[in-house]
Amino acid sequence: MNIFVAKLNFRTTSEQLNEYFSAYGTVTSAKVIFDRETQRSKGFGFVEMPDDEEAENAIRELNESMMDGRTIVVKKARPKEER
DNA sequence: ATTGAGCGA
Repeated sequence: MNIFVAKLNFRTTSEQLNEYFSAYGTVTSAKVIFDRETQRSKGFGFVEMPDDEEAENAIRELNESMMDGRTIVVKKARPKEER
């Protein structure tokens, strides 16, 4: 399951996202999106979890939770079926 | 040097 994570602290990195979500299940991929030009964080990222129940549990537990001093937003990534 | 809704190299 792909997970969308937003409102991250600009200093938060992909590895921080990985360990943060790993506490609630297996994380196969985690990355913060950085700007192509400035190499600065865009403040959001994506996490991939193979186990759906762990993923949904992580979303509910980590959504609007405090990470690195900021309240983050965690939700399912955009379904390729929609949009 | 900066910002803060939104979906990615």
